[in-house]
Amino acid sequence: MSEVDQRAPRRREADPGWLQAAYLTLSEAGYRAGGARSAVIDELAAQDGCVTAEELAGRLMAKDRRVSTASVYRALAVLTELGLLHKVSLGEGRTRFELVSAGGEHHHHLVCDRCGRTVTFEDDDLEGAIRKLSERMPYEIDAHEVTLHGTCSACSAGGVSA
Amino acid sequence: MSEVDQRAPRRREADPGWLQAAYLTLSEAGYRAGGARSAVIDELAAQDGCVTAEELAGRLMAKDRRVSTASVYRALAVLTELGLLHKVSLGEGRTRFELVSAGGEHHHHLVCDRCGRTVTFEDDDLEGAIRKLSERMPYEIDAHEVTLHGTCSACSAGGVSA
DNA sequence: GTTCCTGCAAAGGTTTTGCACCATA
DNA sequence: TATGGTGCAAAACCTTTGCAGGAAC
Repeated sequence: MSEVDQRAPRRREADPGWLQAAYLTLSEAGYRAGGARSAVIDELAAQDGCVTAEELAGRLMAKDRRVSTASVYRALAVLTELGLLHKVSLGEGRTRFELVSAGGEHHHHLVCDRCGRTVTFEDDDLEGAIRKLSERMPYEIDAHEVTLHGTCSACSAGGVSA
Repeated sequence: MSEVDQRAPRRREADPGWLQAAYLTLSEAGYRAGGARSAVIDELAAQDGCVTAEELAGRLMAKDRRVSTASVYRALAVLTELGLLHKVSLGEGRTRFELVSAGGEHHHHLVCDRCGRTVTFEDDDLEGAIRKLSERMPYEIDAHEVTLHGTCSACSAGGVSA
């Protein structure tokens, strides 16, 4: 199909800092860097990180670096547990994973509900509002996620109803 | 298991306005009010609406008002399509549905990543930031979703690691 | 009476798990 | 070499769909 992987234009083509942090954190936690796990880490670092397990496996296969689905999920689970990845739910029925960069900066998502195209954005006012809000909450907040839903310009122009 | 349905204390015990709007909208759109669909609508109106299909079916079964899973999903799909419900993704691997109240006010979610307990909140500054932001976006924004992740006081006190 | 709704069962898609084999440290 | 990682296949989930019978209008 033609609608796979309509990611936004990449803001961060690669994140070598994350890559090194990932390997370091992993070994410090007593994990080994097996072939499948390393392949997943390398591929994640080479992308903006907002991918599904299936996309990741597909990209690796395209590079002749075949990794089983199970290993992709296992690698993603370990990285998430170590705080190197963050799960993102965009309401597509599957989970996306994105890099947690050392700097703490992050982005949010704008999804076209008609075609699924996704764009990322950042906004200081939004972050400020969330920061103030978090202080008043009864939970210790350590992450947040904002998703805007709408219709992209292509779909608006096309006029296809829903 | 004991960890099912740890919803937050309900802010809105019931929403008769939504109930009536639902039946009206449904009939205006040419839908009939069959037994299963009515049961789902009644149950949704009696709750805060932030439920999964499975929870809904379970609550109905507990009331001796058994509705098949397929019918629950079908009812939820129709109501969502008519704008009476809104899908919510809290990263649990399944979809939650919540009422879209006529007044247009809405809330967001605060999830405890350890136990799954969820609290809802509202914040004007947050809404303002999102409104301004939406105007600058390349998509026509018609909905948004904010999820805060953290650790609730019970889990913090318990000290159970992850 | 016609059309739509419902339940059952089967299928579809994503994610997890068991187990034997292989690679890393 | 010992332990942990990997692949395959099967299972577990959530959700959707086909179809025959029943209910609403």
